[in-house]
Amino acid sequence: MPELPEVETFARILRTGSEEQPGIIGLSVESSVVLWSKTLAQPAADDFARLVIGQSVDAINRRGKFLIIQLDRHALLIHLRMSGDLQMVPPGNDVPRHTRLLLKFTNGWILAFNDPRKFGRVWCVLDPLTILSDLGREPLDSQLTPEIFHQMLHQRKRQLKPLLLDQKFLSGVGNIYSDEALHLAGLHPLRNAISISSDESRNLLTALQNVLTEGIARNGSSIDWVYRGGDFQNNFRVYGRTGKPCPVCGTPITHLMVGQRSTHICSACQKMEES
DNA sequence: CACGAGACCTGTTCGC
DNA sequence: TGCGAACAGGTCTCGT
Repeated sequence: MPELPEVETFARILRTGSEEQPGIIGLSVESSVVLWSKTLAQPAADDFARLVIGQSVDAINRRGKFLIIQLDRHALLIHLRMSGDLQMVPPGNDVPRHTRLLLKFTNGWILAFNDPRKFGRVWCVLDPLTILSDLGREPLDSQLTPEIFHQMLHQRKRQLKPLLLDQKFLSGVGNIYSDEALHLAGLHPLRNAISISSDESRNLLTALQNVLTEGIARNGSSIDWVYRGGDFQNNFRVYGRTGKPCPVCGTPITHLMVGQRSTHICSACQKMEES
């Protein structure tokens, strides 16, 4: 479900709250429960409650697709993978059906990690870098210049789309936003990264930044995201639009598999040859 | 190093 | 209508 814009949206809501829920900065953990032990990647589930109880939330950050909840001593790193969701449950209410881990704060609110497919993971560590150090650069980092990005691409002899999805190469881009960015840049997902010209890489970086920024501005996408205000899914150019007209030229959108991932392109706008 | 296949999981949609 | 197959926003590991 979540890529960079969705995780960023979670971070903002948890940080500042919304009309429906309080922010969690400053709240103190009263208790916690791990309902699916594999959700907790580190440490062992038995040790988790003892570690976090009594700590309060100092800050909320994001790195790639990781949400980082900084406590007094430890940091909670949360990766939602395919179906993870974070919800604030008001005092006295039941947690959602597929809650795998929860934190109850002293004000009675519960932060529930809901994850039907059980792919999501939570780490509780003293030093976040032990988990995050392999991540590639942030695509929205202003330090990431077109020149640097071109060099990064030119060093790799890989298909463009799987490279964009590689979190060691670039952090935060997932299946939806890579399809959207490649279409916006007019690049075929199977183009070899080493063949991408300086102009093309500049266009791709701009396209990535544009689709991610728009995703954040629209509070994320993701199909069932409407209930928390996200509506980017209504603005997809190609993702999930197989057979529908390309917004640029009207050619029906084509579906193909690239590296085992569902991929959507306009065969007229995105050619294999260098433009 | 690059790539494909399989694994991890459950819920929803698709096709006959 | 019913039922099994296919598919889903992500990542890891293994074999070639």
